[in-house]
Amino acid sequence: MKKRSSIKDIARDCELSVMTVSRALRNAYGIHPKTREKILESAKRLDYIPNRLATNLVLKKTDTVGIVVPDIARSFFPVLFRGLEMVLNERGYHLFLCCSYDQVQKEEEQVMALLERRVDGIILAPASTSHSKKIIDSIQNQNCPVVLVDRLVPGVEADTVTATDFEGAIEITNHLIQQGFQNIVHIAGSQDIWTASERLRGFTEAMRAANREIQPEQIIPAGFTFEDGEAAARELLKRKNRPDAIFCVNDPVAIGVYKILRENGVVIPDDVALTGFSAIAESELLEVPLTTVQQNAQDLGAEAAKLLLARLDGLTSDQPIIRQIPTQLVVRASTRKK
Amino acid sequence: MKKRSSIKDIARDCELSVMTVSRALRNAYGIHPKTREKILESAKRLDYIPNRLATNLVLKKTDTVGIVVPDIARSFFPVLFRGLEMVLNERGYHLFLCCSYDQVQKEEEQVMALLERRVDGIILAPASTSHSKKIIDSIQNQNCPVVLVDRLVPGVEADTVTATDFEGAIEITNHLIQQGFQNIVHIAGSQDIWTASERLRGFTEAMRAANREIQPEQIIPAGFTFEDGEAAARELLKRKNRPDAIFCVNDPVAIGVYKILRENGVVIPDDVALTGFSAIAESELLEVPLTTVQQNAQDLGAEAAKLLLARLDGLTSDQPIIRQIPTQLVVRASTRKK
DNA sequence: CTGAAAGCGCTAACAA
DNA sequence: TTGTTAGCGCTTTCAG
Repeated sequence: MKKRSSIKDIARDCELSVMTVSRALRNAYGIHPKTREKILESAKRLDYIPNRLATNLVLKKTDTVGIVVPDIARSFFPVLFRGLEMVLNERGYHLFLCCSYDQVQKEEEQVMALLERRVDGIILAPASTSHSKKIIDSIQNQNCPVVLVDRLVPGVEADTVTATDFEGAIEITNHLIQQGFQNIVHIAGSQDIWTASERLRGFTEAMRAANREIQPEQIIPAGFTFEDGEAAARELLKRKNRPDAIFCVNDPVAIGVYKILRENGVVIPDDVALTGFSAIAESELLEVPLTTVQQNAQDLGAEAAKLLLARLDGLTSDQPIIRQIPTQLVVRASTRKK
Repeated sequence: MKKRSSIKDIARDCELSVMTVSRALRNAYGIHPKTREKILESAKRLDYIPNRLATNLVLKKTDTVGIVVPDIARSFFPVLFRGLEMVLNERGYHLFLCCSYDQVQKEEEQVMALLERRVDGIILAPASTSHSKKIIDSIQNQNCPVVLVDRLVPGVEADTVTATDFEGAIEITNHLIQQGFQNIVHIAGSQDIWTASERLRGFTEAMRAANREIQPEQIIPAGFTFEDGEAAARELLKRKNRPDAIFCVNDPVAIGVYKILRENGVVIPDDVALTGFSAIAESELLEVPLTTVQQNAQDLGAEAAKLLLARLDGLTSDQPIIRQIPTQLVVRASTRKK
């Protein structure tokens, strides 16, 4: 089992100093073409691959960025990651991908690991509105640039890219109101997650603006998954006073609701209208395609990456930059009024 | 802008040697409890975060694994990644995620970057059956453990985890034959990708075993995407002699076909039966749910991670280990014979 | 229980 | 154009 060769081995092989080899390999100025050629040949022959750990240690720069998301297997995050990856890789960065699985403690562990590995920057979709601030503070405390994506954390001074969740929720609620639905219910996500609380806020605001009073039972707390949607729908079916429209916090929840309602003979949209939020591919393929709000996950990622690059290049002022990626209402059959 | 503090700063702060601090921080033996306490307090006060670049350089171990997949935003790969992540992170590894976007050259660049960063191992879903061998050779040449996942590369001696694509394709083809379909067509993926060529091989083998001759026009070359499916369906619609069953290389292609056929008034399964392969969530939600072959992407990932861990722990012999994760035929309405 | 010296593989700064 | 010295932040080895 042969050892990996280092710059030193090449130096010995070529009877040159380590420094000359180092320069030649980085093709810096002031190397005789003949010498360079000899060195390159030797490097190839010895299967030399530079050790970036050493370089990074000296240069205090790793060309590495850490990404922390709740769960890469959750719709939306893979596409967001691709947006990040394309922009950052183009500029020579490589990415650590970490998942927090919605746990603040796990999030902190992952961030610590990134900091220990001296990433040049971190892009974070925070696990919690109320508890992630501490973690972000400790990143900034290490002078490590950080940009938040998808979810904002109040009180944190960091570049942030979100979708227009609030406005999107207003728009979709208004759509239901304009369609003439009377008893609109919102199946809400965890209020400790920015996107979910914004969507609820949008719902509330749109209802208020239309002089619709909201009864407590019109807001149903749930989670973000298909299964959460199923559970909420079962709960709804037990009610005597059923809504005529349901606005779900996201598409997976809406699809869970869809499935249970149809299994129980409820006709969409005739008996009840249904919407999701965030336009995953499935929602278009349902027998009754789902009205939803489209967010461009890839743009979100690309924009976050660009903000981070600007920081890394030292182009931006100290002021944090907040960007919003516009959402778009997509009306489909699930909210068609008879 | 304060500098990050190092072990040296703590040593100075505590009036101790660097060595003592290093030991205390790793809570090694032979440190006076009082001393340790003082050091820990100082570390906290100075916001010390160890520099793993330095540690890794000395120890020649980074607790880091590189993952290379064609495209993380492609159905299946996010779940596979989660399988990898859960197993590896549990054991203290952190992951680089790289995408090759099906380009061998890009794949090579990504692998080189991983090697330079001295990852402890690489898990790779190779971009090409014919061209990825060279890259894998260069990984192994650096004594870096590598395990292939999802796609096998003939002639490469490396641990490999795949799904039973060949057997699955036989099974689904047999299902179509048993249902009594006469003119079965296969929409095939790129033959330079292992999974696609295995599925075609399974199709061919099942037909051969049933004494069905295959005409050239029964195999339609295509890609892996929804759009490829749409294009193939348009081509099919032009034919005078239409098939009564279509086996698509994967679910996205099948859904593309589904959409175009329905838009053109073709009834599934009455006019033509349709199958996919690999069971993405959408396929179940279609108005006519899709018959397909289920693969457990998370298991694939977990198994690959375990093989890599075994190598890292030096538990396995030199013999490469090949594992197959069983697939499962899922019969739904899209292949129901009238 | 604590410390000094050497070195991991590389580069910056200065000399020759 | 090339080489020497020093050092990045840590750990191993050997002394005290």
